[in-house]
Amino acid sequence: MGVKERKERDRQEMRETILQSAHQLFVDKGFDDVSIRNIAEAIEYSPATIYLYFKDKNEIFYALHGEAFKRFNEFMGVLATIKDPFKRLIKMGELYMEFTFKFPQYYDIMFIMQAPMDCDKNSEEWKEGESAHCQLENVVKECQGHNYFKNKDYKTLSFLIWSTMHGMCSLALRDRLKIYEEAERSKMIDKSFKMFKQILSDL
Amino acid sequence: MGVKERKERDRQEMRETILQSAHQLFVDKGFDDVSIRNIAEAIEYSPATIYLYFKDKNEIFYALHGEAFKRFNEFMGVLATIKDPFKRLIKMGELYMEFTFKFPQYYDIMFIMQAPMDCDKNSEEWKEGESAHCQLENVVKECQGHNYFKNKDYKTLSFLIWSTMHGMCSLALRDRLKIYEEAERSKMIDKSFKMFKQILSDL
DNA sequence: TTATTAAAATGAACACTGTTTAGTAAATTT
DNA sequence: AAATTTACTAAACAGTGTTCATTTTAATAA
Repeated sequence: MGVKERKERDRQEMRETILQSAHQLFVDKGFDDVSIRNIAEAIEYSPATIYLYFKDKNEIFYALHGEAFKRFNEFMGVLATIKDPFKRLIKMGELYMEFTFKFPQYYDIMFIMQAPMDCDKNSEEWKEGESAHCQLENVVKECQGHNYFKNKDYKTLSFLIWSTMHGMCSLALRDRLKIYEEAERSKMIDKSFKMFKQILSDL
Repeated sequence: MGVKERKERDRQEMRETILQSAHQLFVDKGFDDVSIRNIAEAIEYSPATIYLYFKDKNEIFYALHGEAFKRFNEFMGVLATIKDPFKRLIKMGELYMEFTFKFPQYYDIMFIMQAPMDCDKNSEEWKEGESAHCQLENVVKECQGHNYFKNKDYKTLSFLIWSTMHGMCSLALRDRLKIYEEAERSKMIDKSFKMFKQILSDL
């Protein structure tokens, strides 16, 4: 009588297969440049089949959104080894940048792309995103226990830090640094991050 | 014998007509949600006609990109009345935010949208963009004459300031503040901008 | 004024897109 | 073996950016 169970497993397996193919394609080409037909071709099913497992392209977006955050959190795993909270915060910024330029398509889906962000706050995907943000707030709060960021609201400061990092990364990713000469352009991010570190340490 | 001249004028006029219709549509619906056919319908010409005046949709993007920066610079016009450079810098930030949320489609095209940014650096459009950035660097430099930002490279700091503003604005615009409760969400931008002002003044 | 030439505008098509639906084939239950 | 449920797909719909052969319009020459 395990038929229903097996069917359910098959269903999840199919969902996984679709997601894996979609994932690979998206990482290679970006969300907008991958069509349902592309995914269908990759898994050797008809396009209509995709719609038996996902409501629409946006639902695939959500799934990959969660996947991206999962990888992001894994990427941040190294932080656990750093005791000093301020050093950990700085390393966090460095990893943030590294992740951005290593996996631009992830970053895009996580923070830049327009998409109906009205997704379920109890979903697995959402929790991965929340966890990432929580880690930032926690490390900032922890810094305050080490005499950093005196008289600053940790939530507000966390958002400000995130904004700064996101600002630098997204401007670079979206090619808005062409106002700078080729030579200084490549150093701009490094220099401003260095200055940012300085500012934070003096805060 | 002014036939050629008139024809050239007609040509420019038609370009303007197309651009004006495109502009209105883009402001209302955003770049991606406006099709060549929409524009064609608005000006009561066939879609193919658009292509006699613009190479492709991207060329229209460039034109609007320039237009957006022009309006941005106009919007920043008030700054001229502010003598104190630091106050001017702060006002600049306030106006930046106001512009962002008043004209989200402009902001999108200026700083967020993916597009081949390999446009002509001598074009009118580009100069408008450069002028905006130049104004920021100038005001930061001027601040240094008033004992602000000691021992800081003004170019790097300018980029850092821009990044912070862009980070806050673009995260808000792209609905990435849903991690915060409804109540605090609306205040988040204000609070973090306030903190940012504080940090800058202590720099 | 008419015929010729040049310019401007377009209808129709191409190759795509996301998505829906009606109908087929296969697996499961009766 | 027949009936029913499930899984899948071909074909279509309405849209996209873009191109091109053809027609309409305007300017020039006879």
